[in-house]
Amino acid sequence: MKILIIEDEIELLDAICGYLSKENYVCETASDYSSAEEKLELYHYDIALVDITIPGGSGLQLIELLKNKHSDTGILIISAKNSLDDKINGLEIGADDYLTKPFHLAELNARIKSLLRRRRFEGATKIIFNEIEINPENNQVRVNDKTLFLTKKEFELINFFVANKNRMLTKESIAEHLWGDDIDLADNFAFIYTHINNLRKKIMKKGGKDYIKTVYGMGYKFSDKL
Amino acid sequence: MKILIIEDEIELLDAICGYLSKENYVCETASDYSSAEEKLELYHYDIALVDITIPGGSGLQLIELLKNKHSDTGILIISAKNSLDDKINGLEIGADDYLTKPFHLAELNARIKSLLRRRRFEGATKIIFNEIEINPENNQVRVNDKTLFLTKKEFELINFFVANKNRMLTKESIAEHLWGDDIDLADNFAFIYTHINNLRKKIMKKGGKDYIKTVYGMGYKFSDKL
DNA sequence: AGCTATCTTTAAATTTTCTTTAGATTTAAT
DNA sequence: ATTAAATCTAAAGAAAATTTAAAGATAGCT
Repeated sequence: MKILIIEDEIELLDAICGYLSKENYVCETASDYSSAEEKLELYHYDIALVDITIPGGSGLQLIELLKNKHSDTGILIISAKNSLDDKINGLEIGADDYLTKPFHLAELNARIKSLLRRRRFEGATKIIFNEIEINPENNQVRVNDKTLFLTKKEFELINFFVANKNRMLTKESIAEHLWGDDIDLADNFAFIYTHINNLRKKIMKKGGKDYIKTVYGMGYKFSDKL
Repeated sequence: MKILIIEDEIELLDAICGYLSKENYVCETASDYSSAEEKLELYHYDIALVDITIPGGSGLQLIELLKNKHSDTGILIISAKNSLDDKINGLEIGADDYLTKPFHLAELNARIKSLLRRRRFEGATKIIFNEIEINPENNQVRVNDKTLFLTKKEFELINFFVANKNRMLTKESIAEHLWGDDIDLADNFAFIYTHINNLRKKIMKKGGKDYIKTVYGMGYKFSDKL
């Protein structure tokens, strides 16, 4: 599950991102209007967390954009203003839910889950990539209908890959996603090699193809092409 | 058993909550329409105690919501009005029972018990999962026809597991179900470990298989597969 | 009050996962 | 073809999560 967090208070942004990453969501962030717009134009997200008041524009415009171009992305508004006007305005414009600051991260999580639950009844519940099937609800991955027993890191890894399929991911971005940005990126890619290796072995053991393509000198790409 | 109490008179709310907590129900409260709606949307309750007259909306709307989204939640109406009209209206809309203020807490308790009893007879009386047989009516669990003497928490645990069989349950959701959402989730999973351990021991002592599968780093799954 | 059940806390043992290490292999550049 | 750097791989060591048993606290009952 990919989530874009649009929020200008960096501390809050980091707190949300950290929490949701631990909950096994793939998070990306934007702290101003133009970078948020850019990301929304370029990529697809399952959920967008939108702070209404961000520098460079209004979150409401971003919601408009989402409604037009990515109607399947769930929208959750975050706002310091809890006036009725804003609430109505936010929901009228097409957001799916509304949360006023300050809030508990656990509540945010509950709302995301509830939103995903609602969405799932409409759309597909599972993420399917050829013979690989990911069920984010119960953290299960199946290959050719055989269950894969993955560790947490392996599960995060395959999620990150599938969420970014056909895109090259640098080792840096993988490391940042799995361990946060406080990790020593110097030359310690050994653990990535190891986890990739283990994941590949587990997938192939169940008869899956090796979709994890190595891009020499750069990173990896999860793809069925080429 | 989780109960949501929807009532705007804070004194009464506290009294009910205190009383029912002592009776070993897990209680949560809401004192206005929107917070009640929010909780009903986000969480699941076994019983909802609904005061018809609450600020911000009508209890009748909440009952409508419950009927649509959580048809298995028992509904008990509380109301100051004891006019025949209200009574008929409340029961017609789908509530299970009706109580007029003022009432004795003991009577409320009796009605809750009676409601739970009735609900159980409507559905399947016994829940059977392989050699495990749960009889919710008298809180009895049998394994291979041998009675298991479970404590309250153990009983709730196995019920929660069987109700969600083959699904992964996070430690967080288990904690929330057994202790309510005000529990300190920080690092106090010790009591879950202990209860799981005790339950496993009791089941296996009677010759039952260990259906409680641990999903390392995430939670548990009650399943006979794999 | 004192007894008994149950629940919670604690701490050590065990298991699983993560990280590190080092040698083998592959790749890209000369 | 040779070389250096990057990646793969397996295995060992370290860290983290879970299990387990037992002691301490709490609540209900007589």
